[in-house]
Amino acid sequence: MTNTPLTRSEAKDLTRRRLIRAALRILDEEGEAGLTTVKVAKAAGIAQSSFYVHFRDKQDLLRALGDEGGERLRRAMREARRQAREAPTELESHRDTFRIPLEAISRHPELLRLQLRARHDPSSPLRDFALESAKAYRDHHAADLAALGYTADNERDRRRLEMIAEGINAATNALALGHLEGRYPELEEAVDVLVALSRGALRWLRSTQPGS
Amino acid sequence: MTNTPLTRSEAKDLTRRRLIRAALRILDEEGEAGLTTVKVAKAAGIAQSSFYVHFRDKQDLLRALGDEGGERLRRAMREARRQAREAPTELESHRDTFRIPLEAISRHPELLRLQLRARHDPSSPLRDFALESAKAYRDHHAADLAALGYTADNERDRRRLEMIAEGINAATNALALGHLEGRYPELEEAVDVLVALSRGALRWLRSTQPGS
DNA sequence: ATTTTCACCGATAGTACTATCGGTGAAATT
DNA sequence: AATTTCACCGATAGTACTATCGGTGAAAAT
Repeated sequence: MTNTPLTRSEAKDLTRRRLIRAALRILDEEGEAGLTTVKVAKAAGIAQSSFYVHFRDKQDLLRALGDEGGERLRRAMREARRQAREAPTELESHRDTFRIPLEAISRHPELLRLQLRARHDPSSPLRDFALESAKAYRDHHAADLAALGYTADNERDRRRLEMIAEGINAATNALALGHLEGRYPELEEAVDVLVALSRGALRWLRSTQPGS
Repeated sequence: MTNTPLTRSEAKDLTRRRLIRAALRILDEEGEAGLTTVKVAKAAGIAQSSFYVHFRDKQDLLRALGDEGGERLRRAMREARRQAREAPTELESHRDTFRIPLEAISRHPELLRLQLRARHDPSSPLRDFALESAKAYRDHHAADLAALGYTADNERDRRRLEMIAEGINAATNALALGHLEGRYPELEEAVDVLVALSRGALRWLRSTQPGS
């Protein structure tokens, strides 16, 4: 086992990370109403007052959580792109495009839940994080669809593509959460559904696009 | 103008409805964190302590809000079905199936926002209402899809239909909210997208179904 | 006309949480 | 070795909210 010859700043950083971890867990398990400095500090093993050594106030903690969430999100998206590019066939690449987000959500659903909750809560300090994340997901899916063979070169088509991306994104989230709730045991079936939905949309896009 | 020759019970009922209205507005504008007996009572024009004449406690108010929301929801769905049945052509009926929910959400988005928020908040007393509503929407969309020419007669197909319904439902919500946020000015374009998505799904269902 | 009911009021006890303060000891610096 | 820094502590002031209580006047019942 590792001993603990930590410098003071290392120890402080560790405590800070413990606080963030604890906050994310409490947020997921009890919601924003349950997130108090008392609980977070206790869960991280320090006194409530010591919370303020690491964060100026509760708002500051939530800001840090937003940063942390955004960071994890960007990492996950980079990784998703990398994997999809490595797929052997085009069909597999297409399926990967949908499977990877589904798996990512299933592995760590707490960030999505946090985002969905904060997004519709006008009082949440995490609202900006939620809106940013939503936009990032939307753009990600739009880029995926574009990679599947459709490029928008005018205002109308760009908006259509964005709408389809937003719809597919929402469907992806819904199916992933349904999977977690046990309603859809097979993730592969969810991939089938998403492929089918997107096929319809892409067909429509091509049919209203003159060339190509 | 109307004078006020109200009996005592009429006056009490009026106050109760004022409280519920005020609570829904505050919930939509400030989220659950902002919903306090002080604000609700003040907005309804009575003293904070008088709140308890109408509700046993705050929980009781939220239960009433859930009931109210469920009631409005059922009314809206009945109305939606009625309208879709009256559509002249099949294509129009198909489009109505998607347009009507979009319009309903656009007119009164607060109930959807309330539902989406509560659904992912484990601490929310409205969680049951949210889960019930979500199921109702899912079933509603599944019935719509079935009406568009597909019937499921085994476990696998039923689950597929439900997954498609859930996906379409999520996409509908996302597009309606995007419309309200000003990103998709034309609701008719959202209808186009939903029709396209559903076409893909229905085509897939038919292709994997032997008969019909 | 008299009595009862009850929707509403102001005051307030109780509870939960936020944020600040001075103190402490061990690590870091000198 | 002496001094400084600082992460952490316990105590507590301040704040916001919930829920209860006894009192009041007008409507309803008698």
